[in-house]
Amino acid sequence: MAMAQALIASSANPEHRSPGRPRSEHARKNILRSTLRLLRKDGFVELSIEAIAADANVGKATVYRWWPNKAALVADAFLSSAEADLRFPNTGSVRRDLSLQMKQLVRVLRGKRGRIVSALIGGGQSDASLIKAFRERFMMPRRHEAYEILRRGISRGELRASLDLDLTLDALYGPIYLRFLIRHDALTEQFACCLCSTVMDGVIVERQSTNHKSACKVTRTN
Amino acid sequence: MAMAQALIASSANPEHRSPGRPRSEHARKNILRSTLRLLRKDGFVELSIEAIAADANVGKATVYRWWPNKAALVADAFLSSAEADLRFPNTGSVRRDLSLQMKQLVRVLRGKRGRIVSALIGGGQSDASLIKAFRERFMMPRRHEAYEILRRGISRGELRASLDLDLTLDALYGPIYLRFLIRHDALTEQFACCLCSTVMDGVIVERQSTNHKSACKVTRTN
DNA sequence: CTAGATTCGAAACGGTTCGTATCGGATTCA
DNA sequence: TGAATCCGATACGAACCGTTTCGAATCTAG
Repeated sequence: MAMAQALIASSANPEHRSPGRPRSEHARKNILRSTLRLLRKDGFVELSIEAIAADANVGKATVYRWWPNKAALVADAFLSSAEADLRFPNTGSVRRDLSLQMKQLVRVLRGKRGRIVSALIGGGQSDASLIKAFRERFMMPRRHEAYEILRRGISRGELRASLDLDLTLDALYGPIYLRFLIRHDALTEQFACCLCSTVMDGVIVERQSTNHKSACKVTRTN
Repeated sequence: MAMAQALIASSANPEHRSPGRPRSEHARKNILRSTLRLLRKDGFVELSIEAIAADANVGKATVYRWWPNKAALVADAFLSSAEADLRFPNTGSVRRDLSLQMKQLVRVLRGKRGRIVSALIGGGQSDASLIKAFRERFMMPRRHEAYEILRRGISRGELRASLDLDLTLDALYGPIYLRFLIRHDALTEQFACCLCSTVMDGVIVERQSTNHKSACKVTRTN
């Protein structure tokens, strides 16, 4: 990546031009777009440079001029892709703020973007650069918003000051990703809502909750 | 899979022999073993039938006689693989029972078996038969043990009777799998322990816990 | 024992894809 | 104008896929 960026800097930056024909930004954008399209359609395993080059109407050598291999191209395509705005309103209730964000995550994962995320995490088990791209571009932006929500909750006295924020976020978001990747059970906004409540309130009986009557009463036997 | 099993039945079952040379159980076992070995070493993406056949000292045609493609072979190898005994002692405390099981899951995922699980889930984003094998062979056996723990907790009055058991298990185990697959943070037994406590006790302030002083006081700012 | 059926591993086959090289044309700059 | 670099198209050798062929091996039935 660092090398690809250095190459971009040396050829696309007007102040540091190499002495020949400049690289085509048009070709680059086509390649990135085709990569995401085919990644979504075929997944990482079946994705091929040949197909990307054909879809983007470029030569294979052009692809290899910019990126050393498939994983690097996919990671760059993902890092370059647009991400919807992640800001959420401050409703004044951490419970409601988190619930909103978690529900939005479910919606995203269930859509087109979700198929790319799945391919990225799947391929990321073989190539760490893909997982890194996922963290940087998808996970951490969401997580930073959620940190703000948690901190507001702590300063408003809603949440315990001693909370491990990372662990708390894992507890809130981990199950959503689990259902998304493993598909052992339905991934719905209702699930996100109930999950939020359950993690907020805990599961043990000494809990004396008076104003958060859980709507999650369904007990299923597998 | 059903086809492969039908083939096995017709050639290895002494009562229903096809009229010629029997298939070699020795070759089959070698193939399954090589598959797991190479899957652990190279991951699903890089795994090749050529390499498996060479490692197992069999012909490629032998591999294709038993299994239609790579994914089917990997799924079968995983389903056929030994799994350590999953029984846990009933300590009388659901908190301790769950904590023990969660810590054991962390240990397994951090070991050799974990690398296979990672490859399986990764490949499973492309081919659903791998995810299915993972659920059947790894996830559900653990989950069924955990259901027992939860039910004991409910009948002992430790846990709320209205709990959604599936959601609760997702909350307990989802974060472990998340850290395992995404690697955004450390996956330790201490994490499993604190996670268990946090999910048990909840995160909101009205929690009046007297005898479960959380050992999870570390608040990290990212 | 022989004949027929099935499986074995080795080898070969045509096709696809990888990563690289070559080429003529295109695009820059000095 | 010449040099340098990039473009897409094409070709190349290697690796692998999934399939086929072959002689040998292993079974059963007559």
